[in-house]
Amino acid sequence: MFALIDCNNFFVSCERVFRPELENKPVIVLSSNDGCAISRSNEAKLLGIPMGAPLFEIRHLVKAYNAEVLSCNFELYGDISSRIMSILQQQCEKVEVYSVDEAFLEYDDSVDWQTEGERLQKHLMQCVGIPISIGFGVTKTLAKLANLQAKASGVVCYLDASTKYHDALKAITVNKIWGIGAKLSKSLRQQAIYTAYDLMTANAKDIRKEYGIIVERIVHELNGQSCIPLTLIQDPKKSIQITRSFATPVKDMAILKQAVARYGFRLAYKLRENSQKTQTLWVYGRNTKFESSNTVLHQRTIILDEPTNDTATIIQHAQSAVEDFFDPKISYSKIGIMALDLHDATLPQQKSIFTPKANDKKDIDKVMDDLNKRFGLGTVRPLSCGESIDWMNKRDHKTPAYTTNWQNIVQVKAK
DNA sequence: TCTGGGGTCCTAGGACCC
DNA sequence: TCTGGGGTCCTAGGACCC
Repeated sequence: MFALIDCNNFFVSCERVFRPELENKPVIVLSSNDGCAISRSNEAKLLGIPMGAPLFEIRHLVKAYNAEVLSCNFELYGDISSRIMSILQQQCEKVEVYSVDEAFLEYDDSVDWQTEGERLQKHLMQCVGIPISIGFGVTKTLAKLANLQAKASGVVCYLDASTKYHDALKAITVNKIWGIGAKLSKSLRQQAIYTAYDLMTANAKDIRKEYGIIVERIVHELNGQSCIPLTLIQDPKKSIQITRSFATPVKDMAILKQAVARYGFRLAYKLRENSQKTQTLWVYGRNTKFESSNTVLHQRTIILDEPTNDTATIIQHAQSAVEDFFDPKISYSKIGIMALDLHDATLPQQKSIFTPKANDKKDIDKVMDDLNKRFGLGTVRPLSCGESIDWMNKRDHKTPAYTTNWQNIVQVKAK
């Protein structure tokens, strides 16, 4: 038996932990650059603010109902998330961290799901103050659907393929199923498959022929036959990217180079964090995708002689890629850098015979990482990253990093 | 005026091998 | 008119997830 734990309105709930006065108020958290609503309190959902709505389209609602608008604070959400996951790992032997706000747990069939679910809800609320929904099911896919019901009803739910639950499955539209997105649900509807029950009772072989192995697996999962096991050990990442939109489009190469240096700096740090090195860099810049005519994507792929996670090397390659593709006629609204072809940095590495002997500066990154871990990322950084960050992101409503920065720590006064 | 960021997996087709 | 059989690896693109 699987359980899916999902934090309710996660980013908003994180903010509410430190701002209890936001309870019962409409609250939204915005994406980077204060662009779109990416987390909404129940009150905000009731106002009709859709997921991903651009702020400028919902301003009238925000104003009319005095909704609280917050910039995203991933430092905070990441920290709360890791607290939640480690608490879950104390409570259950088999935990798969599925996303920042979701985890799958695996249980013995003998466990009383209702008691266990309520216990976990209470425990997490007490430890971190985050409300969660829990769905149990005999497969991951069913646990996901049970979670959907749990969120709607406010109680812990359970699903399996027995007739007892057929009515519940008939009430779930096919697009709500984990792995069935917009395209597939449209296509399935054309085949008269409208609900989870319809897909469950469809012929798996025909589905395989028409839609491939992913949808076939979903059919089996809906029938209670587990095809997607719990992954206890996360595979190493296959790609890492850092990409941002600009607050206002950029036509200045110097600024683009500074931006890509920052992203390269963060990228190299992430690689070292994961004990990985990259041998292929992909650097791109593009104009806005909202002017349908003339969308431009400039890109360069750089294959390195040998894998690296060296900050200076990555920044140099990223900047020369930008110099190379830069076109002064283009207003760049977004640039990014991606590391592909990742290698395990702890393994011995084949050196290239064409690369000159590496100069002995490997300690610089280590010293920089140590300082940045202690005092915050960016405390020590390459000069190419620049000093001012004014031009980069709009974050007009940012909340403090309550749990990860000593300057922002919450003070409690006892009378 | 303004529209997020970071990932994964599968498939088809091409190029190549013996 | 007809042109083998069995593989691997790589890439681009599509679809999905949070």
